[in-house]
Amino acid sequence: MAHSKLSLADFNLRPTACRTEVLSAFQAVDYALSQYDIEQSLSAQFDRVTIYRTLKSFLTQGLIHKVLDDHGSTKYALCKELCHQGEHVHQHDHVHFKCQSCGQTICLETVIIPSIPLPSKFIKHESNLLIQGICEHCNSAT
Amino acid sequence: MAHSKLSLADFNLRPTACRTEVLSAFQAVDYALSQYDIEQSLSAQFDRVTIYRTLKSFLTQGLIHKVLDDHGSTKYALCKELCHQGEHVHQHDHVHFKCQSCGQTICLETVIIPSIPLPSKFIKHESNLLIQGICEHCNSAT
DNA sequence: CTGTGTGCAAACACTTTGCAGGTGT
DNA sequence: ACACCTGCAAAGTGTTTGCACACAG
Repeated sequence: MAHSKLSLADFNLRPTACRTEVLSAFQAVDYALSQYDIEQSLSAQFDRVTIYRTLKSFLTQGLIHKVLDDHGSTKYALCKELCHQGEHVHQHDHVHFKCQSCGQTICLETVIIPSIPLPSKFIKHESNLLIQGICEHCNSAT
Repeated sequence: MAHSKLSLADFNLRPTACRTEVLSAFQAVDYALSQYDIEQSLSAQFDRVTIYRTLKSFLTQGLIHKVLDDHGSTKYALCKELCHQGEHVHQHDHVHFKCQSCGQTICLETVIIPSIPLPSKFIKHESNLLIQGICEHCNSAT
């Protein structure tokens, strides 16, 4: 699930060493990463704080989005092309699947959350569906 | 949305002052409460730690469940009768609605999460749908 | 050169743990 | 009487802030 030519410049982010590496880390995998995951996966050693700030600026610029995780640490994933279209249209109404075996959380881009009939007077802005279970890898492995 | 005659004894919990008050706090409202919410709503002053432990024992005994919230503090809500049926059947596949105006998170018991077709080899154990928007109160108020 | 990014130290918020004393059964 | 609850203090964990220096444009 490679992400094509995302460049920091396109998001008004100066291409520093840390940012480049963090972006690569996201592009290297197809699941959501926590601050800790990133800290581990970088070749160079960056300060914890710097990674936090990097994530924050990525968030602000719409390069990544927060992934709703099962009360664990906060995770982040790259936004897809869809998200960057339009002005303030930054939708993430897709499904996140957390594997209870390997702990990875992936975005199921292809699965769309069906429209749920809400009681009257409720207005929906955003919805997040977190499904927990066993992912395809772990299901095959065992 | 009153909760009928739930008693601590039924859940193998000694009826202490703190536990009684915390249970009442849950029964008094129809939305999910955080540790902080509870700390504020109690008439008597209990130690923060005691409330944490109270929540933990309530969780263990299946009196309450964690509510998936939008990356804020952890919230809890009373389990309904459904949850207590059966041996280890403790399902919470319902919808949580978080109001972005008042911040309250409520359980929409009546709304059922439709079955989502997952890619093959994925096994679903549990699902949580968090919908964010404006609740009926805030929608009426403004 | 100017503004932004980085590292370090410290502050912060939230939650858990250890221990002595108090309470329910 | 005994086990379990509670309060206080302290330790843990994850995240943010302040400040001086370093780097990109």
